Amino acid sequence: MLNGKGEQFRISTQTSEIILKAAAEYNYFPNRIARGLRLEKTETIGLIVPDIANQFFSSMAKTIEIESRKNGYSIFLCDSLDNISTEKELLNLLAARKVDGIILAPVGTGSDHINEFSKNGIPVVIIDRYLPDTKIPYITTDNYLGACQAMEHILAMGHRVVACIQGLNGISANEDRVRGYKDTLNNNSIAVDNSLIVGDDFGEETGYVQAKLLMKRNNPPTAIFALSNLISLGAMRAISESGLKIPDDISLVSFDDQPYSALLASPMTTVEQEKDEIAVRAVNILLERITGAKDERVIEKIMIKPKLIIRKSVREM
Amino acid sequence: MLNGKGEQFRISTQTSEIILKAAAEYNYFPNRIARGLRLEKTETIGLIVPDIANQFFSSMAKTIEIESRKNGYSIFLCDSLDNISTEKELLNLLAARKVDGIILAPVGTGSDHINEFSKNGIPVVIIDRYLPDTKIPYITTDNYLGACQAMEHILAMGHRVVACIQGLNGISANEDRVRGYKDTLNNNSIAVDNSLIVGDDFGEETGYVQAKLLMKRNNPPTAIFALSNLISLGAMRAISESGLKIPDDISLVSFDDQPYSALLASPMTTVEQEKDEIAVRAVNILLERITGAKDERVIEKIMIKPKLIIRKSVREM
DNA sequence: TTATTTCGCACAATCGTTTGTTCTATGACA
DNA sequence: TGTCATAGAACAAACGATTGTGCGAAATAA
Repeated sequence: MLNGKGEQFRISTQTSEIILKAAAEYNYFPNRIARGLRLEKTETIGLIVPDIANQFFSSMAKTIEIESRKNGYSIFLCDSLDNISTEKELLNLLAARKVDGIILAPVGTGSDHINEFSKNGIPVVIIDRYLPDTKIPYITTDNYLGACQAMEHILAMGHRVVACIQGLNGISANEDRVRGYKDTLNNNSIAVDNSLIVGDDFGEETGYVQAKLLMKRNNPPTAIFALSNLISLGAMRAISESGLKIPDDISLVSFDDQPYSALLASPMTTVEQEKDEIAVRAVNILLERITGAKDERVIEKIMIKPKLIIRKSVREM
Repeated sequence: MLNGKGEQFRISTQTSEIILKAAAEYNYFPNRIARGLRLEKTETIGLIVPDIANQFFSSMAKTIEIESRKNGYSIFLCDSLDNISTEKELLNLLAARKVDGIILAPVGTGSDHINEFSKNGIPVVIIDRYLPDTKIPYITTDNYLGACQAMEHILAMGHRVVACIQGLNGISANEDRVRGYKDTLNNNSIAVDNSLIVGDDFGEETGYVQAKLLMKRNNPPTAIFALSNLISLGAMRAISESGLKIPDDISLVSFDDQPYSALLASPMTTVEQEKDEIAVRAVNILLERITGAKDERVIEKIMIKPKLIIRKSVREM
């Protein structure tokens, strides 16, 4: 096998040149599997997202992949299908593959399996959502603030009956947004009507079904606050099917700005999340933990401010 | 290390039970790195796409990941950034990581580096585009047919000056679509005006810039055929900025149906590609090559029929 | 009871790289 | 000229799983 190693730590002036030439000539690349076995590090990061087909996650995946590659790491992509037992399997799979670290957008509300997992020594960084009682660093949008911004706008436009179609109950991103929704109503002296808070996951179907139900109410809301891009997509479909127009008949504000948001039938007012910043910082925090560059007792808990993009999907009452 | 292997080929009735219990108890998972080194297979597939943030590719990535995982394979996700030298690097990286196979949505027009690469024994399957003079299997949409369907519709609606904003020149997907555009014009006795064929990549910016230029022409087109979802997004932005309406002022048809296509200001008529089918079959063809289940002299060259979804973005003239 | 067969386990080699140790040869200094 | 220091190269061990080989014990048959 010759000694293609000489290149690095014992530079023998002549030999190294010969070696380098030969290496180039035969297109030699070190076997990273063997390297991984010997070094007990694979320069590999596992990425688990609930739905890679969702633009929100695929945008972040892109940035994460690029930022990781810059640092010599490759990405194992895993889609948990928004299914908690799949997520558990994937964590074990990634552990068996000896990834150096994991970036996880967790699925469910329970954090036990993640806490348990993080004890095995593989660093984990959580994005998008956070787990309240863990020592796992996270980086998310300040969802509470985002919801407040959106609701302040809706109320400032004169709406008084505002529904909220929420995502998966119990997870931080959802709870913080709902809390922002409620607090803003209260701060504006509007009683919270819990029957106007509907929905139970972030998918398109939830938006569709719940919007239909909302519109059938005796006292339908004049505005809907959709807590994800897919929910608003479903709500738009329902509204469109009912022959109603946004914002003339009903107003809509969505979480997550999208490339097409400005180009919809009614350009959508959205809460934009800093996806790139979340992604880049998640990678960097993880790399710090992997390399041990930072005191691991410091648990980063970062919330990035979102930005309300006001377009034309909210009617002035 | 005990012998956790007994489980498989020499079942010692008592011992195996003990082992299995112990394995479960200590939460033992075989080290896949060591396994990979010994077996010279990693149960790993490399996936290279030009832009994972593009819904078209992220949808396929999702299906590819799920289908691969079903078969015990994990996915190395790589984004080539639509950059050919990045693509070359990624191929070498994946080779060094000893992936068992690669699914590649190639970037450029040249196929030399891919031909060269495929000689090293790692099976490659190409999606979305194909390389004319190679022995590499591919599976794509029948882009020619899709373009013909779209153009037939546009012409049937009475348009006579139809522009085409194309993507990356030279690659099969683009050339086939342009050929469909031209042939359909010819078949309908309309002379092809080459100055109406503009653009040079699949990005949003191309759509924006070229649509602006097209609208400034002395004899502007009454319809635009956009050869990708991003191009149509850019074109919509340009049209919207110009204060024009689709389809009243200008008609637009796009390749690639999107979740939001029906919900746009003007519900978009699109050519829908069977992304899931392409993804599933790509995985299966690759797995057949990896396992040697199929005669490798058979080079699959598969074109999936697209479907024209007629909505309301084309005006009847 | 002895011989033979078979079953099951222990042991060793292997994959390709890294890294620590040993060995040889060269050059310098006394 | 002899000794020592050191550079450079050869060698060996290790990472953890797989897999072939060899050996011991048990079981069956003579």
